[in-house]
Amino acid sequence: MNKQEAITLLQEHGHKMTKRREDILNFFAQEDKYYTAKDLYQYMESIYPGISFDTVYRNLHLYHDLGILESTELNAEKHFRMNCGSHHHHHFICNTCGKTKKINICPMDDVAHLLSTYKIDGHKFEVYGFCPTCQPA
Amino acid sequence: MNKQEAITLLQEHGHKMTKRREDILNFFAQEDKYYTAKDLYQYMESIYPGISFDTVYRNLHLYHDLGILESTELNAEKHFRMNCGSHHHHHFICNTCGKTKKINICPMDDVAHLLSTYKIDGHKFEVYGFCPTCQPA
DNA sequence: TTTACAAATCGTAATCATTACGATATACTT
DNA sequence: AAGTATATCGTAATGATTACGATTTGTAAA
Repeated sequence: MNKQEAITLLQEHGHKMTKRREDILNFFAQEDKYYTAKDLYQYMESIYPGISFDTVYRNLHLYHDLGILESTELNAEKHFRMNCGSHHHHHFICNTCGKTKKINICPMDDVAHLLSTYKIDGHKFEVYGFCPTCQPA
Repeated sequence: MNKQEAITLLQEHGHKMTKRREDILNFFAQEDKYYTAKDLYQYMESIYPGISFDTVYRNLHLYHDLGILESTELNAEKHFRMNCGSHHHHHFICNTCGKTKKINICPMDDVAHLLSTYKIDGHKFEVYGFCPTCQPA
């Protein structure tokens, strides 16, 4: 998902395009990583002093509902990143810099048959550690 | 992990055995499922009216640190269950009743080679859905 | 079994992320 | 340019979790 696709998607769903919404997209377009609501809030605060929490959280939810952002829960805090692709995938997440690497293997392929009497509804698979540039000493 | 093993473990680490600590073990021994701190608090409150949050959370952390409990984060809330085995495993978790089923396959076996230049530190794999007795209509 | 003291608990306040909402401002249609 | 639904502001509320001084209690030693 890039900025232009996101703007189109917003407008197709009848949402207004505001300067704040555009800057939120700019924020997430920066890097391939998960950010917290606080990260975004601080960025937005630097551009729009006194911006409301409501604006930040409302738009995070909106973007997530539209599939512009994907989210995960990490250390008791929701994290968001630009949605990176149409087909199903998972992520490695660096403990230090937070950058991610896509993993194109899905464990459900091997696991589904173990749960044949269960109705499967969702799953979560994430790998944590240190990326090549953040190797610990 | 059963109640007696947990008590032994506590004492080996120089912790005191209290009535509250024993009842926390009774609580988790009930079922193979994840409970919230609130679930435990309500149970304890029924036995010890006015029990402190501190007692509940302090002991949850202690039990987790000792490996008596395992934990996961679900819907922005930490959940705890009795540790169910010495060897590495994952869980299916029922959306309705919360009961779990152990999954003895670990995706890291297939994924590690994709991340050879990364230092892997941890991972999370969980499957969600409905168990045989909680099938939706 | 009494004593002594470290550990556990209580009572309550603080913190942190997130949600809620009435009042006001703004993007977009006509 | 005006009208209206939507977006934002300002601020308070909520819910989970943590913090901490005062008090109580389990346990080891006398």
